[in-house]
Amino acid sequence: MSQATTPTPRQRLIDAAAGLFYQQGIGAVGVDLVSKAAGVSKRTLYMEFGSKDQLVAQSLDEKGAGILGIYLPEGDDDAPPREQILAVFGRLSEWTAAEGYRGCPFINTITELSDPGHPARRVAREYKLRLLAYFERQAARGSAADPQRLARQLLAFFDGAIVQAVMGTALDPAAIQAAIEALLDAQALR
Amino acid sequence: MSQATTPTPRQRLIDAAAGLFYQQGIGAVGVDLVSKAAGVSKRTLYMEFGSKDQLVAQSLDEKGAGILGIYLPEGDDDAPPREQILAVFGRLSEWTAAEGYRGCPFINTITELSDPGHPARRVAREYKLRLLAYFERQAARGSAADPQRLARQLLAFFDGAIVQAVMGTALDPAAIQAAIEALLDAQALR
DNA sequence: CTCACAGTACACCGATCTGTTTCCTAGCGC
DNA sequence: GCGCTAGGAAACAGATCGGTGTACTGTGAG
Repeated sequence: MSQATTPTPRQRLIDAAAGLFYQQGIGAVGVDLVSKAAGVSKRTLYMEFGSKDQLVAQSLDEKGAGILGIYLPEGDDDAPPREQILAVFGRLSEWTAAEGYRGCPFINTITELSDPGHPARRVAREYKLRLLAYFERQAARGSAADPQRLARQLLAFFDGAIVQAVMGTALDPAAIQAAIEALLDAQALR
Repeated sequence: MSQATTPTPRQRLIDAAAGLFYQQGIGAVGVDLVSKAAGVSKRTLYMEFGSKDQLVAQSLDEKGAGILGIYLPEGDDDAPPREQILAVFGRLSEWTAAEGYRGCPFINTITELSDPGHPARRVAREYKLRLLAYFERQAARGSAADPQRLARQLLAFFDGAIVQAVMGTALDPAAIQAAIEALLDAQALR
C-alpha cells in the first residue's frame, strides 16, 4: 500500500503541466499558469526542470505510459492476436468518446511543435513507436504476411480515427471494427 | 491571360501568412513577422483583416482550394470510382514525400487551436468535409454497401497516413494502396 | 495642379511570455 | 536553542505579443 502522502512538488507540477498542456495546448499555457495550478512556486519549477521545454518533455514522458495504458492491455496475455488488436480499437472508441477528450497528446505535441529537435517530440515519437511495436508483435504472432506493413496500416488507421474524432466526424465503433477486420483479412491474420 | 501585375497587399499578406503559419505553426508566428515577410506594413494588415484570428482564417480559406487540388482531380471525370479513390491516395503519397511537407494544414490548424469557436477551425473543418463528400460520392457511384461508412473509413486512413508521414514513420505507397484496396473490397466497390 | 486616398514608417500601448533574483519563513536534524 | 535547507511570494528583467495612433509619402483622377 502506498501512503497517501502529500505529492512531491515535482509530481504536482507534472500533473498540472500534463493536464493544462493537453487541454489548452502547449503554446497557449505559460509557466506561470502551470505553477499556479500546481500550487508550487515558479522558482521550484525552474529548480526542478530548468526550462519550459524540459517540463513539456518530462511531463509527457511521465504521463505517456498511462496514456498507452488506456488502450494497450497491461499483461501480454495469450488471447488471439486478432482479438487483441480489435480490443485496442474498441478501447480507442471509448477513449475518443470520453469527455475532456482533446485528441492524442503525442500527435498534438508533434503537430504543435514544429521544431524537429524539441525534446518533447522525441518523447512523443517514442511512445507512438511503442504502439507500432505492439501491433507488429501481434501481427507476427498471427502470422501476417507482412507484419511490419500491417502494423503501419493499423497505426495509420488508429491515428486517423483519432483525428476524425477531434474534428467532430468520428467513426462509429462498428465502422472502425469493420475497417480493421478488412485490413486483418487482407493479410489472413489468425 | 492574367497580367503579371504586382500582387495586391492583401494577396501578399495571404501568401506570407499561409506559408509561415504552415511552416512554423500559427502560435509561433507573430503578425510582425507576417507583415515583414509580405513587405506590407502592419497597419495595412489590420486595415485588411482586423485581427490575427481573421488573418489565420482567411489565409487558410483562400489557400484551401489549392490544397484540396493537390490530391483531388479538378474535373469530375467518369473514371471508375475505384481508380479515382486509389489515385487520390497516390497523390497523397507524393505530397507527403515532397520537401517542405509539414502535414495537412487543416489538421494542423484544428489540433493547434484548442478553442472550438475559432474561425479558422470552421474553415479547416469545412475543407475536410469536402474531401469526405468526395469519397462518399465515389463510394455511392461504385455501389458501396454503405457509402457513408466507407467514406469515413477512407478519410480516417487518409488523415492517419498524413500523421504517420509527419511522425517520420510514413507508409510506403504500396502499403497505402493495399490498405485502401482492402477497405474497398470489403464493401465490394466496383 | 491639386486633392484624396492607399499605404508606409515607426513609436507606442498594455499584456504576457520565459526566466532570474531577492527576501522571507517553516520545518527538521543536531 | 541553532543553523541549514527547501520552498513560497513576489518583484524584476528583457523580449515579444496583438493591436493603435500619428505623421508622412507616393500616385492617380479630376
